[in-house]
Amino acid sequence: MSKLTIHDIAKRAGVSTGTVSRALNGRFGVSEITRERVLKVVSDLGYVPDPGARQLAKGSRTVIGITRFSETSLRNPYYTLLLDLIQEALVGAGYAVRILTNTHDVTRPGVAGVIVPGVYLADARLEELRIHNMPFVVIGEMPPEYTWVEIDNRSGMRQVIKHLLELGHTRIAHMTGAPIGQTAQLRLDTQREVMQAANLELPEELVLDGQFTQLGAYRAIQRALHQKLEFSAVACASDEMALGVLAALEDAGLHVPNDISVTGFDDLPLDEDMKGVPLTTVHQPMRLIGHTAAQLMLELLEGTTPRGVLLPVNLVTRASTAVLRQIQVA
Amino acid sequence: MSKLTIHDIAKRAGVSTGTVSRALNGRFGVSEITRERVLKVVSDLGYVPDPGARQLAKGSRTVIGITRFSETSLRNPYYTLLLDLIQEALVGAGYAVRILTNTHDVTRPGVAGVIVPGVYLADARLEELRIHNMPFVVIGEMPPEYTWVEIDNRSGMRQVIKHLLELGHTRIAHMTGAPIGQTAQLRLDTQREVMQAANLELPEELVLDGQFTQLGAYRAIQRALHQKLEFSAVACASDEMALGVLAALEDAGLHVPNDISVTGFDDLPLDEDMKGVPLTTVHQPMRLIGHTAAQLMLELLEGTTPRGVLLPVNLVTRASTAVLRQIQVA
DNA sequence: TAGACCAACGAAAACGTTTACGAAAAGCAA
DNA sequence: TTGCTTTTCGTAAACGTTTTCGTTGGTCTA
Repeated sequence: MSKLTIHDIAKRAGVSTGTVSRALNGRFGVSEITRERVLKVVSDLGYVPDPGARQLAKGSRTVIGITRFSETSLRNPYYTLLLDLIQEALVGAGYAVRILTNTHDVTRPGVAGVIVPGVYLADARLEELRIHNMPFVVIGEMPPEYTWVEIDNRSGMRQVIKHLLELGHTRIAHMTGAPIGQTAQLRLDTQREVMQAANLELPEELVLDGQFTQLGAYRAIQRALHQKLEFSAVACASDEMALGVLAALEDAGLHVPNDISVTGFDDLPLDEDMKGVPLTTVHQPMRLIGHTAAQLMLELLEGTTPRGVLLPVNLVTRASTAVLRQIQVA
Repeated sequence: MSKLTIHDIAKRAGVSTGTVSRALNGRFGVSEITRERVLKVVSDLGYVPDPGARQLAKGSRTVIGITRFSETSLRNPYYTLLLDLIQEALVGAGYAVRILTNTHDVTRPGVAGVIVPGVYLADARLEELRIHNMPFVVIGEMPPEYTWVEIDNRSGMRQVIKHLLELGHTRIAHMTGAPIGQTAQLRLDTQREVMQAANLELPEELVLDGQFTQLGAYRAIQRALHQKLEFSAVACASDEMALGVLAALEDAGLHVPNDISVTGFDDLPLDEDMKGVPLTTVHQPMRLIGHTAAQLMLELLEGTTPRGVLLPVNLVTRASTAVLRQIQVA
């Protein structure tokens, strides 16, 4: 069995290769009925177009950049996982991918578009991309007038806090990082709002700076315990920080969830041997985020108008949260 | 100026396109003299072959996998940076790259070879690759009979310890991670050897387990200080752990390098705003490592016999190490 | 010196798509 | 029906390499 080509599909579907190509790429000039017939054959035979040939025929090959401008991004597993997944989607669609490590890279020959995980996104970067007239899609921020994909932070954090409130917690610390970005701000604000709606408040001293790292969160908890702050739960703006919190509480002789409940955000994968207390957290559809970003990039290259996509998110309840005990230890 | 093609080179060099191709790919059938002439023209004009066309002409496209089997690898900046660089080299050479996230992935159609950063490499993985008869190159381990690239760990650590000895330090802690791999073991052993050669010893309690993470190292130092262990310097087996050490010492009110000297290993890039005390560390030629791995992979695909490459490494002296003060604080 | 061999090179046919271009078919107004 | 526009589709020419297959000219052997 030699390689399946577009000619095989064409013959089998009783059309020409041109038509198959148009059907596959969603181009105009093919009736809905034949398009479906062609796609049926394609999926039946499991045909997948050859990326090399595609690139070649498309003329100057389109390489899509993914940014890793910040060195800090090397240390952020969320960011790294996302990059891997975006790449998976892009390569699967027959595009070449290049990881951009400085702003200057965007002007490299062949780079047709850039995907920017917005985690460390300064506005200046966007501006630079704009003046280079380079199409880009942002992940994790929602810059108006541009193309972006983001998860529903409000919904996610709302589910977390409601869950903790239902368990009886009233003093809930919030672990975040400074300088606080749009995403982190949303998560913090949402906690405030939900608590206020329940006639509770989030005292300023319970907003902790964990720098979005395990170590940062660990130190923040140590400081908080040292200051004898009172809280029975910690809502973290990322899983990484939650891991740091878990470690700090363990070192302080506190039991999770009996003494203190902890929640994460992201639901990142962990190796078996790294798992301590299973984390109650907000599950992000990482693969979907990556693929959506890739999809939006392709749309943008087609010349469609920019749009934003908000993805849903859901709470996963595990063993790190429990009903508030009346006798408080912290 | 339209795109520079192989035809332009051929015309300019007064040969045929076939000859140019042969010259570029190191194939037989072209004399040394014309090869050089062609390559001269190539570099003069700055010609770079089109990856798409290359893939297409080569027939079934070859995709090379890079493993990220371990979730922990998402959290290791050394590993992540390496992946980016290998990719850079591979894509530049016209190969498609796919990130493999589980062992099963190696059997995916199209995967012609696998590059395995050995950081978390269990022997079982290698065995699996071997039985699949899949060519692979390992980075950071030196499995005999296979193809690998590794840096000279002995030389690196020797330079570190000699530097610390010259500064007058005699009680030098070693920060490593458990379970200890080949690379980490080499670094630890070398410290022992160099110290023994100077009639000093490395007490067992000064071998600290920092799990190769910032947080792990931070906790290890806290424990060590709590146990009132005496040491005037800490030699870390990675920059990440050195960062954790720096943080822990700072939190304990100790000054680096006045009170305690700290060294790293890797020389990873840091964002400006993350920089605390500039780290004395062993510089690894990351880009060279990545490119060498890619090169070895290509050789392997050509069918040459496996070989290992050991890359040199050098100490970079910065502000985190200083002469031992007579009045010891720790 | 003839014959055989071999190295060096050129010509041209792939490789699997996309896309201009044009032809046919279909829709529509009169 | 006729003529015109629009949609749908087939044909074939790119895209930039690699590689097979000849041809040429030189070197070696006898």
